[in-house]
Amino acid sequence: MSENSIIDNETGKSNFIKEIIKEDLNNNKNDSRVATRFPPEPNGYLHIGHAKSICLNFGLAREFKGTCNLRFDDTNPSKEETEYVDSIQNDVKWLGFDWDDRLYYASDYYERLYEFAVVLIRKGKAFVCDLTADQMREYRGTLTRPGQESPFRNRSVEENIDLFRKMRNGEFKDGEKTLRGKIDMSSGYIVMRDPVLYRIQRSTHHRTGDAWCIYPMYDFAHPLSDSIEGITHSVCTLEFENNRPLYDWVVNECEAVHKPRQIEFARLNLSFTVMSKRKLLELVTKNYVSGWDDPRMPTIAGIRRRGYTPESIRDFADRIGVAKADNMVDIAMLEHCLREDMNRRAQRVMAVIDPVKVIIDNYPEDKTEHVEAVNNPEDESMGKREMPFSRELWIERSDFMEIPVKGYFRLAPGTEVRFKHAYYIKCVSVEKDDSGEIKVIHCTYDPDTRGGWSQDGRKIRGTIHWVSAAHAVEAEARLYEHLFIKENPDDLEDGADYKINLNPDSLKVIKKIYVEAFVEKCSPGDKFQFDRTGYFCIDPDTTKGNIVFNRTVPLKDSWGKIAGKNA
RNA sequence: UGAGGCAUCGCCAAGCGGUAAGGCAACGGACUCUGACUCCGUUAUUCCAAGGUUCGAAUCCUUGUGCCUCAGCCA
Repeated sequence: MSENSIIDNETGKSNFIKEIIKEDLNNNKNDSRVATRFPPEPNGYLHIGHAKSICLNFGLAREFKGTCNLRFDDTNPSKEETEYVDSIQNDVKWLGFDWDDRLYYASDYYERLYEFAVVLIRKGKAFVCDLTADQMREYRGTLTRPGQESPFRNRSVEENIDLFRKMRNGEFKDGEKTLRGKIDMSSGYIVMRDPVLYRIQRSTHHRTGDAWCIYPMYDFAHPLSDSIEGITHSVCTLEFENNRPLYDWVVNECEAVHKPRQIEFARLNLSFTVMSKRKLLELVTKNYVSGWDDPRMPTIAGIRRRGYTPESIRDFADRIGVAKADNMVDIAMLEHCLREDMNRRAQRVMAVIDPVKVIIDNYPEDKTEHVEAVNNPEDESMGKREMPFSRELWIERSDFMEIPVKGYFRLAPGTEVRFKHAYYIKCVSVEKDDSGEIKVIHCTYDPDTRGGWSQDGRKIRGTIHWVSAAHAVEAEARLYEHLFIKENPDDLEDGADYKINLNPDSLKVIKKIYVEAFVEKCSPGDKFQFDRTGYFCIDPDTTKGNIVFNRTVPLKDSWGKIAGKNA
C-alpha cells in the first residue's frame, strides 16, 4: 500500500492528546515541534493493542508534521531477543508506517545513561545501596504506610561514585548492590520512594553482549531516552500515570536538555480475547494455539495471517478513538472494519463449504458451457470471469430444504431458484442414503434463463451459489470463532484461570470444500469473498496439492439469525 | 486507613455554561442475480448519585458512590 492510502484513511477525529499538542503548539513549546515515538520492549510479538499505539504515535506525527521514532526499550536483556525486534519492525511496516532512519535502541544510550547517573550522584540525588531485594521491600513501606530510609542513603558522593564505577566494572555479584534515586521515602507515589535506577545483572544482551553487567531500569532509561531523541510528547498507557512524577524527576534532576511531556491514554481491550503478553506467551508455549501467528491470536502476525488488511486495522484504530476511560471494545467493531474494506476490494469466488450434489436431469451429460461471473459488483473495473457449468454441481447443504420452513426461499422440492450467473433451477426429487441423509438433489434447468434471467420476467426470490463438480478444485477451509467463549476472559470466579474460558470450537477444519479452479493460480495471502458466506484468504500452509483457506470473518447473515431463533 | 486516575445509550466516543454528535451492535422497512452491500427509519427528556450556583449545567461548586492503577533489583 502506498503512503497515499494512509493519508486517505485519516479521519482527523479529535482526541485529548491532539488538544494537548495543539495547545503546546500555540504556546510555542519545543519550538513548535512535534516528536513522538513507539517504544516496544522486544520481549514478545506485537498485538492489536500495540497497533492502537502505533497508529496513535505515527498518526500524531503525520498530522502535526512531526516525526515518530521506533525505539526498542531493551533494558532487560534476560527477556529480550532478536527474533522479537525483527518481528516488531516487520509488523510496524506492514501496518503501513515508516520510521525512516529513526530506528533507535535504549541500549545505544547505555554510556550516556551512565553519565547521567553520575550527574545524579554528584548532585547527591542518587546513592549506591546494599539492601537486598527483600530488605528493600520492607524498607519501602506499604500503600498506606510510609517507608524508611536505607541505612546506605547517606554515603558520600565520592564513595557513591567509586561504588557505582565498581558496579559497572563487575566487582560485585548480581543483586549485591543497586543505584537508587534519593527522593522521598514517604511519598504517596510508591515509585518515588528511592527507586532503583540501576541493577547488576549478568546476562548477555541481544545487542551489547557482555559489555555491561549493570542495566538501567525503565524509569531511568525511558525518560532520558525520550529526552536524548528530542521527543516532545511521550505517549504511553494509563498504568504509567503513577510513574510520571518520577519521569519528570529524572528529566529535571539529570538536567537533560529536552524535557518531554508524558501523556497517558487507555490501552485497548478487545472482547473475546486477551491482550497481556504473559497470557499470549502462555497460549503459544503451551500449544493452546499453533504459534504467535495462529490466526486466532490477537497478535499483528495472527490477524495478518487471518486475512485482516492493514487498512482495516488503521480504520479500526481511528474508530475506537483515544481516551482515558478503561474500555472493552466489541470485537464486532474490528470485524465490521474488515468487512467494509473487503466488500469494496475483494474478488468474489464461488465456493461450497458443506457440499451436496445436484444433478440437472435435463442437462446433457457430456456438455460443459461457460457462464460469465462478475468479479466484484462493487468495482466494475475488476471485470468478469468465465465459470464452467455442467450437469453435476455442488451446492451448499443449507441451501436446500426438503420441507422448507416459513420464510425460506432457497431450493426446495418444486421451487425454483437462480443458480447465480447461470440458470433457473427447479428441484424435482431427492435421493437419500440408508440413514436418510440427502445424497443427490435432482433438478431441471430452464434453458431459456441462461445468465440468470428469464424473458417472461418471472421473479425469482432465491439466488444460490454453486460450482461444477467436474471442474471445481478441492481445498481445505479453516473456520475460526472467537478464541474465548467469554466477552471478558479475565472476568473470573475466585482463583480460576482465564484458560477455562478458551473456546473449544475456535477452530473448525473442513477438509474438503469445492472452489472455482482459478484459485489454484493464487498465492498465500490472497483474499477473496466466497459468495454469500464470508471473507477468506489463502493460508501459508498451502501446498501444491492442498489449498488452505482461512475464514477471516463470515458475511453478516440475517437469515441465519431468523432460522436460529426458530430452531 | 496512602497516592494517582476514570465515570455520557448494550459497546466505543464527541461534548469545554446555551439546552445530548457520530460509529459499532440491535430492531423495523426499501432495494437486491450475495437473506451481503447500500439506503431510509427507530433506540439517552438524559449524562454515577444527591445537593448547590445560574435565566440556563453532562459541562462550575459540594458531598458521596463505583471502577482502574501503584508496594519488581519487569516494562
